[in-house]
Order: sequence, then structure tokens, then C-alpha cells
Amino acid sequence: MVTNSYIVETLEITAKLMELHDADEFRIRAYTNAVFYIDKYTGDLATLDFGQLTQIQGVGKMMAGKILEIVSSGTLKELQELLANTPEGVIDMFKIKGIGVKKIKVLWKEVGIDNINDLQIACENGSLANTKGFGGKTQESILQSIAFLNSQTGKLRMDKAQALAEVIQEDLKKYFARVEISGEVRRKNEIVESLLFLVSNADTHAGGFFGGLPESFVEDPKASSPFTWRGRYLDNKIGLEIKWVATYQFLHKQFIYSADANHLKRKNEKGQTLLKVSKTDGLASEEEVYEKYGIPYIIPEMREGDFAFDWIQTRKNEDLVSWESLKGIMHNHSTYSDGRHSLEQMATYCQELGFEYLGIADHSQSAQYASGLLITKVQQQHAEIEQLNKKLNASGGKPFKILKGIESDILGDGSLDYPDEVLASFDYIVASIHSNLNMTEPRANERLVRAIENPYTTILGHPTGRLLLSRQGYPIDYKLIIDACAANGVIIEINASPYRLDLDWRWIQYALEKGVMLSINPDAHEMEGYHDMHYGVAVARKGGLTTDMTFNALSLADMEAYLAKRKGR
DNA sequence: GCCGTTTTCGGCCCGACTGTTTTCAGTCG
Repeated sequence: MVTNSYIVETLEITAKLMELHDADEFRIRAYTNAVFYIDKYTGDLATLDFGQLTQIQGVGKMMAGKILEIVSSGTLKELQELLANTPEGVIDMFKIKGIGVKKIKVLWKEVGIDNINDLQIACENGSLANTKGFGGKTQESILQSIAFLNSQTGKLRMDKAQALAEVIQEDLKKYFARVEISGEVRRKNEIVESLLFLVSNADTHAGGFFGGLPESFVEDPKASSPFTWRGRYLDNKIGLEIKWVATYQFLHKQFIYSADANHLKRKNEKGQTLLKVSKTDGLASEEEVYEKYGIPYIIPEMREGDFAFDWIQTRKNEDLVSWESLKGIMHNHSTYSDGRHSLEQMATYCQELGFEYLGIADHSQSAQYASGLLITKVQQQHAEIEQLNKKLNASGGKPFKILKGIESDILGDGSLDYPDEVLASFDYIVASIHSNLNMTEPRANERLVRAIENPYTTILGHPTGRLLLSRQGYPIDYKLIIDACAANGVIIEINASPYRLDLDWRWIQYALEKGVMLSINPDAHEMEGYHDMHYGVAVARKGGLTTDMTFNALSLADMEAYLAKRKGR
């Protein structure tokens, strides 16, 4: 079934190509305008008929027909024609940050550059700066963006990697008796550079193990060897590695390919490494590997580097945060700002999932692109929350509460986005940076610390603003920021969106040492977004976060007590 | 191409930032 985001992306690229090919400016605007509204549509577009589609703002008779065409055929005839008349390299250039359709049009039609490689050369030899509208700084930023792009190709975010790995696993199961996902996916890395599978047959083959794989597995014969197949799956750019393992070796191989090198080579008191111990004959489980090595079991997520060896000395695996230990959801959006579902829908679904509270934190007034809340809207939302809180508890049962929050923009000077009397009307405040992301480290630190020192700040939202594989985020001094949070009793968010996973899990231990609590926040813009907390939990466990230091593992009563005490200071 | 009417066609749009400009165009969230 065609998803809403697929329809949006199809119309978006069509609009871009139309602009590239000199279509009427207002016709193009109609496309982007329609995209703007259908992106907000909460139902399934694929299920709507012509009449229902034209009810959507920005969608007229023509656009409704286009959407139906995408739903039935998977594409647009118009788009196919545009694509046929555009070099592939030009389309690739859309991925470069900082240049848009207009500049790409100049590059292609006036300068004659139709691929990223030629563009890079023109920037490196400085010739691009001679073109009107381009200068030295633009050249520099294009080069930086290309370098970033190159460093990201062939990598996947954990959500995509996990999904693809499961598809491949199912496919491989047709050919092998046993197929296990190993490597980075099993370790729950936030970015995955290669997919690794271990396979074995019921009996050993004489003539090669991978001969029967179908065409969806594209082998690179130069990189492969008799026991290791290397290549790609369909047109995915990420590297794929399949290792054939004899049945009796499976445990040992699964163990060493699930951990990273630093984890395997750390020595115990007897001078043995885990790598060596795992080879011992007769071991039946990974638990036994650690037992024989002389320490408690370490979960696969934590087999990155060697911090887990120290962690396990003072903590237990049962102390690690889990989905089941979460009691509420703290950072969520509704239709009051840029969310797809109403306050009531968000609350009802949260209650259905068994949580005790929902923190609504819509965007604040300066975030106009996201329909941030003007003060009157804030008051209106608070009134609705109070009504809903009565309604949702009317039938008795487990108490449930919507908490009045806001995701306040951190303004350029580090202040929050409302006057004090409005800030005081919230139960809690998530403070995040959304604008002016181009900052030097000192400037970013100063801006963040000022926000952290604001007595109304409860949680620091996505501390670096990074978007994995697409935006680096502004540079910060992690220790300085975490220390400031410790000094001011501010909680740090682990934004659980697979695009962010920010705070980076590598800083969880430092935060815990300083006594800073962390909150696993989905930043949900729709009901299903709550499930992103699974990614947040995965990286939180990877970094060794314990339930007792997880903010949204507090019960409703403890959360209310905390927020009341915090407000009273 | 869509919308909202001045119902048959004219106007359409969000603001901050950046870089390349000598007063503005392009990009982005």
C-alpha cells in the first residue's frame, strides 16, 4: 500500500523537476502548497476517493487525480517524463545542502555541470566562483556538503537497517537452515555501515555455500571468499556480508561477530580475552562465555568498546531501562502545532498503551514554520487539557494525566520563548534550539547554558540538533553542557526519533556520574510516533542507562511531586 | 493549479539568515 509520505515525496520531486524545466511558477506553487497540506493529513490518503481528496485544503480536481494516479500506479506519468529529460547526476545534486532548485538550474543549464563529481571539481579549482550568484563561501559550503554526503553514502539509520535486515533474513531462510542477524544491527548501532548475517546448512556442502542465492543478492566476486559472501541486496547501497558457519561453531562465531574489536580484546585477570574464551569447546550459550571469562553477562547492545566491563561491576542488567519500565511519555506534539493527531487522540492512545501520563509539548510561538502556539492558544490548550483530564479519568481505573508542557524554542540569546508569567503556567518545559543552527561551539555553549540556567527549563531537548546522516548538528562542549544541567537540576532528553538519537549514547555515563537524569522522549508528531521510544530505549541501554535515572520511568505520583517541587524553587 | 469570491478571474507567500549583492535572491525549517 502506498503511504502518505510516499505520495508527498513523489509530488515534491515532481515540483522540483517542474521548476528545473521552467514550468509556470504558480503551477509549481500549487504542488508545494498541496504537499504542505496533505503532509498534515492524518488519515490514509490511499483509502480516499476523488471527492474525499478534493476536500483536503490545497487539493483540487487535478491534484486529486494526481494522487489517485500515484496510489494506483506507484508514480506519475508527468514525473516519469520529467525524469527522462533530466540527467541522473542533476537529481543527485538535490541532496546537497545549501543549494536549491534555482542554483542547480543555473549549474546545469548555464555552467554545464550535471553531476556531483563535476561540481566538486569546479569548487576545488575555484572556477565556480566566477559564476554570477556563486561566491567563495558558496563553493566552500558545497564542498563541505559533498564531503558530508560522501561520508554518509552506504550507511543506514538503525530503523532502516533493522527493517532491511529482517527482510534479508527472511529471504535467506529459504536457502539456509539457520540465519542470524549479527554485527552492528544486533549491537543496535544508531548508524549501520554494513549488514552481517551468519548462516549454516543442515549439512555441509562440497561445492560452495552460496551458489543457490537468487538475483536479489548481487555478489561482488572480488570481495567474496569460499566462506564469506560479500555484495549488495537489490539496489541498496549498504554493504552486505554473509558468513557461512559450521553448526558446531555457531555460538563462537555469533559471539565474535556481534561484538566490536575493543570488546573482544580486553583481558581478564588470567590474561585471557573474550575472543579466546569464546572458542572454548562445549560452551552452550553467550552467558557461559562471560561466566567462564569471569564477569556477569553483558547484553549485545553494550558490546561496543569496553565501558561495559566497568559498568557491570556496580550494576545489574535488570537495572537497565526497558520499554516496560517507562511510565509516561514526555515530549509530544498535537494538532495545536505541527502534530498530525489531536490532543484527545494522542492522550487516548497513550492511555491505551498503558502509560500513566502524557506530556504535551507543542512548539512555542517563535516556531512559526511549525505553527508554534501564540499565548491565547496556550491558554486554550490548557483549558482543553483540564477537560480531557476529567474525561479520561471519568470511568475510574488507573489514573491518567496529561501534563501541560511546551517545547520552547531557545532564542538566539539563550532566552525562552514566552514572558515569565506564561512560562509559569506550564507544568514543565522542554527547551530546544530550532533556528540559527549555524553556530560556533562557544556561541552554542553560551546559548545552551543560558537556557539551562533559566529556572523554568525542566528538560534540555535534542542537545545538538543533529539529524543522523543528513545534518551534523551544532558543535557543543558535552562536559560543559552536562555539568550545567547537573548544577541547575535540568534533565537531558534522549530524543528517541531514529533521525536524532540525541543526546548521543556515548555521553550517558558521564551524565550519570554527574547525577543528571535522562528522559527518553519520542518527540512524537503522531500517535504511532510513541513507538520510536523503542529506538531510544535501545541506545539508552547501549549507553548503560538505568531505570532509576530515567525521568519518564517515574510513576505519575512521583512525576507530579517532582514537577511541583521544581516549580516551587 | 487552487482558492475564493467582486461567479469568471486575479492573486497566490513565512520569516530569518546567508551570501552575494550594492538593494536582493535563494535556502531552509
